[in-house]
Amino acid sequence: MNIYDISQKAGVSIATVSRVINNSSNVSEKTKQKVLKVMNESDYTPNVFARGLGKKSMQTVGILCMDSSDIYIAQAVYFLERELRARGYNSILCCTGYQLKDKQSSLKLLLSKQIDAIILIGSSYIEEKESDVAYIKNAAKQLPIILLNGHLEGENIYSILCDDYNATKDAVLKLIDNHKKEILFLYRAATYSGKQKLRGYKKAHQLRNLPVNEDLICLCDEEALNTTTLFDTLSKKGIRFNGVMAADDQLAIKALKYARKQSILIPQSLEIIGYNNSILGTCCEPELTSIDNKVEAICTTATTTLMRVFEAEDSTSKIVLSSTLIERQTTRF
Amino acid sequence: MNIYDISQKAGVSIATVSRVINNSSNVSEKTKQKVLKVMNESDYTPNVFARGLGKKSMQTVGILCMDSSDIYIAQAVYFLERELRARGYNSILCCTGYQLKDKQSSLKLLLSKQIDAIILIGSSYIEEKESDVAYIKNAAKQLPIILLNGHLEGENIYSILCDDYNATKDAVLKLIDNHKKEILFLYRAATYSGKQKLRGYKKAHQLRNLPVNEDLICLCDEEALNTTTLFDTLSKKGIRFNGVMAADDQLAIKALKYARKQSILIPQSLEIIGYNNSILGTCCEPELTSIDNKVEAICTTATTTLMRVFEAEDSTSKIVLSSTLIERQTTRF
DNA sequence: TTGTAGGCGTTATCAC
DNA sequence: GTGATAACGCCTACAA
Repeated sequence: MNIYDISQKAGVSIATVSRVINNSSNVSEKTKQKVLKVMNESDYTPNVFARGLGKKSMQTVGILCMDSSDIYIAQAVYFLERELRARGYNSILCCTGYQLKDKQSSLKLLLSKQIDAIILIGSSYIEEKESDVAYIKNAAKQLPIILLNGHLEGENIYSILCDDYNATKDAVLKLIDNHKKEILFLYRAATYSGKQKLRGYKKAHQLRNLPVNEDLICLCDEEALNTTTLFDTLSKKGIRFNGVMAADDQLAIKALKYARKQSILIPQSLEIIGYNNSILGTCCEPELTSIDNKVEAICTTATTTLMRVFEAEDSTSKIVLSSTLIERQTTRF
Repeated sequence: MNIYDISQKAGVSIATVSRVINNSSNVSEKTKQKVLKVMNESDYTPNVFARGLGKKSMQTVGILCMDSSDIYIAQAVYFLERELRARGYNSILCCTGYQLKDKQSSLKLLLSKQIDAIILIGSSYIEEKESDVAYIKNAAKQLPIILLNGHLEGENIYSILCDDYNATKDAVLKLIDNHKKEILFLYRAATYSGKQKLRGYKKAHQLRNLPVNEDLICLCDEEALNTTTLFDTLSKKGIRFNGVMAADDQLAIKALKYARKQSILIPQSLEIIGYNNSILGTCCEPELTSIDNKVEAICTTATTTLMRVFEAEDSTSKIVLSSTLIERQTTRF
């Protein structure tokens, strides 16, 4: 069933059918209805390939992420797909893993698929070294790149992110002002957002004229998470803390579990703040206070931005949303 | 940069270049190398559209699910995408929501994209009424359909699932034999797997000559989950239980939280078993005993099955994997 | 308003 | 082993 079949059945030329398909203006209402009728009856759908060949677009955007099973990323993927599909775009998902090489090759693969844009989820795509993000800037020469939770300057690159710096700063200030001055900062990687959060953490200390104790800043790798090594080490070193600011809820819960095991009272003797406001925070006990970084809003903003880019309208290259602190039971402000 | 450019640079015809691209046999090693060299130097990638037009395949499979942000589904999506990509296939994600109408239209949309197969995640696609699954059977006329965690008889339909019936039966037997004879069964919807689990629950009772108390079988809608209504109602009715078998971890955690609030000792006075062995189970306290239904194994099996179907090899139309009980702190067997 | 014809970049079928 | 050339199904000037 192709455009020729339809044109024959409807007694018009393929050009007219094509015009109806793309609801081009220059078709008389009568012919249009006639063609539409035949199309519906024949259960016809245009062939995407042929379409793409001519238009050089397949109405598809690529979604790149490290690991779509990560709770936060899974949500982002969900919202993005929903928004994109609502606008007639398909989503090709591609998980790259955490290795730079794999990220690069995945991106290259996607580029060859003639998709219309690429959305990168997660600030981990923004590497330290300028040369390590070159592949992203290069890709931007071919199609628009949308960055979620990360920022990169460049032509045809658009960043949508949450104000992690201020959110963390404000949260830590709250802890400090609540007489919790030894605050453990837990984060997983020195990603763009990880660094923003750390900056916020430090800024809060500075604002209150408190020194930053580097021992309290912990970069947690997978190993540290699976065992309780991290906290044991701290404890052995004699490092005490009465507050925890974690870069994600999972880290916060590790701290919480450790504290419970040590019979430390929460929130009286220890206050904990997580990040992402994920479902995990409502599973633990006491339930976790967490910073909500607005995944859904980020995703809808990203999509509208992208549509604007497609329509060649002016678009801000960096949009920053602000987060909210969701207070539950691990803090008492 | 297209096949003509390459053929010119290499001094051969486009047919030869095409043969090299698809590494067809009838090309001399010398010419092959020559062409490959030019291809690499020119950073050329074949146009997928043109390719699809000819081959009628775009090396892409559609992944349909209700909600990719659901923890379990998110994992499945992740594993599927990984396996498919490893075999050179792209994944188009499409979340359908829970309405039958939306499922149908999403499927139809996907069908029109000339993809090579469709994978349906979640047994909720298997509706009660025969007429409500007709759209799936119809789709199977066009391309192979893989069902994850659900089963449907039909030409060109392949089901990969876990043995929820036996897993639940065995788990409930353990509870019963552990002197927990009033077992609450919590489930979310009468999906295929939901019903299997319920069957297992009942069978266990039958095996131990225990009556099934229908009051203890609770279908939990969203509302019941958000409030504590469910448990309060039970309590008001004077319905007691000392065991909980939940169809997913989230439900189990609801029960757990309720019990904790009531100061019911776990696992002494109440034993709880969840389902899916999700990360949630390790966030709560005490940590949740849960049935691991092998998402990863299901996904890899699904992918290998699909590849076999593509190669027109014989393939089992129903593969059942067995699950494992992961014992943590909400039970003491 | 409608139709004709050429082009998009491949693959596949012939010849040679 | 290699090279023309006709599909593939659609879009879009250009012509009528």
